[in-house]
Amino acid sequence: MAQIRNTPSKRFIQQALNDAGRALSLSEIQEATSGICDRVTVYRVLERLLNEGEVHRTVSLDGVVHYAKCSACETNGHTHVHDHHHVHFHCESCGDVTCLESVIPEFKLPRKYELHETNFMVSGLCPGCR
Amino acid sequence: MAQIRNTPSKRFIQQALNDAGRALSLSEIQEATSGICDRVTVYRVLERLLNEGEVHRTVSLDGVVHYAKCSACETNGHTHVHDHHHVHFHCESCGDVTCLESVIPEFKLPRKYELHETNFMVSGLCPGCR
DNA sequence: TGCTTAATGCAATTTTGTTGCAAATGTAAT
DNA sequence: ATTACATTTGCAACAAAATTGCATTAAGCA
Repeated sequence: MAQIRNTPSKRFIQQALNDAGRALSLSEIQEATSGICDRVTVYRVLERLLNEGEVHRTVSLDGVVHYAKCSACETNGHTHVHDHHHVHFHCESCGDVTCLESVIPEFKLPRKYELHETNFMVSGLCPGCR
Repeated sequence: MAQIRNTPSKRFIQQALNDAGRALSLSEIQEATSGICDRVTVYRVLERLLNEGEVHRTVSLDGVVHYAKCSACETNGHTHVHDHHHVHFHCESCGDVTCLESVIPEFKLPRKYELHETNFMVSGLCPGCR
């Protein structure tokens, strides 16, 4: 099996996601890493982090992809696998995307649908902007 | 105020969305209209249809944008404005995205968040694929 | 300290989305 | 029907975003 390596680029990006405390858009990450590593590397690191379950991905209605390391991940290391069925909030004013860890929507799929992943994105105005 | 025109490109795209009975990805629409109209026109027609409330847009976790004319729209013409807070299902096997009109998730945003739009996308296996 | 293989950088390419403008065309009024 | 006019379209050019191949670098284990 493939081994997982701890490289500077990876550390840097993970750190950035930690520090942000919110979901970062791909372009924000690109910006943060400019001078640190190549644009292509960012794509590849993020893909790896996804596969390793270190971050999750969410997409806002305008099609912008965001990556986040949720607080739940942070506190719980790696042993406890958990889903990311929580709501993400996209502020139309400041553009920030935040994980609302505690907001888990309830719904019932029709019989015979098998659920794997969810992407719940709601947009509007965040507390700071209204 | 701007008048709304009924052009061949527009009719064709609306028809395609009707016939599909599911959400079509942008590239599917591009493909369907190849030979009919220009790539740029597709972008513009879809934007107009969005503004006119004829279709809605949803984004799957892989970042692919889909457009759909929901059954609710279809039956109810234009008078009844309704939101699209329903769930969309993205099948990981066949790739189809369908509107689950009747599945409206329940959730409560923390106080002070103001909700405008939603994009609820769940992925897994559809009845046909499992 | 080496060895193996994952990870990176760079360049090239592809895909996707946008803009400006002249020509075409839908629609309402005549 | 014909006209008038604003909307819509196509085309070309451009800009932005994502992907791929390959040679080089370096992480981590023995």
